[in-house]
Amino acid sequence: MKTSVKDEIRASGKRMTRTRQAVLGVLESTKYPLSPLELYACLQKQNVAIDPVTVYRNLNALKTIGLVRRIKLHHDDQFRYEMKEGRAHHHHIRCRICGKIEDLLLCPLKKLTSMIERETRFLVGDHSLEFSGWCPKCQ
Amino acid sequence: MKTSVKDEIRASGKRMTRTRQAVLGVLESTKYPLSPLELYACLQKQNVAIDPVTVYRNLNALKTIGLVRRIKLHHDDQFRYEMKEGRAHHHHIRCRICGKIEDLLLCPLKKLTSMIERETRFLVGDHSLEFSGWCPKCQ
DNA sequence: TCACTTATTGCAAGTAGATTGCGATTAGCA
DNA sequence: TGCTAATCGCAATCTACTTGCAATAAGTGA
Ligand SMILES: [Mn+2]
Ligand SMILES: [Mn+2]
Ligand SMILES: [Zn+2]
Ligand SMILES: [Zn+2]
Repeated sequence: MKTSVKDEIRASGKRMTRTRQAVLGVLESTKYPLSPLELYACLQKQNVAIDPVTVYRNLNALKTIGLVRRIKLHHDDQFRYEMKEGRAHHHHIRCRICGKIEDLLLCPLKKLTSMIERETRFLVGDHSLEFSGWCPKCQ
Repeated sequence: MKTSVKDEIRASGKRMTRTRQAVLGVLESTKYPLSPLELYACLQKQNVAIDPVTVYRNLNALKTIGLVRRIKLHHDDQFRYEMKEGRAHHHHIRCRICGKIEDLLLCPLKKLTSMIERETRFLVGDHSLEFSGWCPKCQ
């Protein structure tokens, strides 16, 4: 785990516990957003003794600090979390069959945002964009 | 309620009951996507005797037939339903304070879709795009 | 019009994911 | 090493939604 991450946790008044370290370890080594229970399953495989509730609480804490991002994908009934660290704003595509999720390192919505603000008089905070379909294996 | 709607329901082997008619009535007269329980509240105001479960089941049935569309908005913990009838593919913006939802009658993603298919080798089925921010009243 | 078939309904119970209460544990610091 | 508050595990709770089942009623057609 990167030192900067540990520093940010300490700076926010939170503590670096074994379980929190394990949660961060999994998040950092996974290339797609994980649900709390998927993350819990990973930890069990690594023989990390942890309660599911603790996974939930840690993810919440890390989200509050701003170290992880929580997302909700269409046609997916769980929240998912991914590290913010080093990953720019991006979107996702998810396979309808096997559930595989991949990053889309692009965002076509800068211009559109100001157009929407003009037309709706809303002030836009953020957006979520996500594709679903069939991955190469499942086609 | 439009006759075409009734026809489609009958054509699918389903029946047009009082409750189903009431559910459709609310959906047709509401300009934003409703959650099952919001819809249930509307019906109670109209003194329609109905069980929440029946609202869920009707929305499911109408979705299966293809008369309504089910959507899930970011930062919103319920599904929402809107009539498909006469409404082209579009997206939404939602106020973070009051929850107001408005249609965005645009979609900038046609070109992007083929680009994504080339780059990821996924076959894209659909996408969801949604903005959140602050509505004029809540700014 | 009326009986028959089966879609639909209300009510109760059950799921799944996530949250909360609380007493026990432990990280970080003096 | 001892103190204190953050964190933990466990059980209970919550919310949105689904399912089982017996009662009801929409549509068909004799
Ligand atoms: Mn990602
Ligand atoms: Mn809409
Ligand atoms: Zn797949
Ligand atoms: Zn608002």
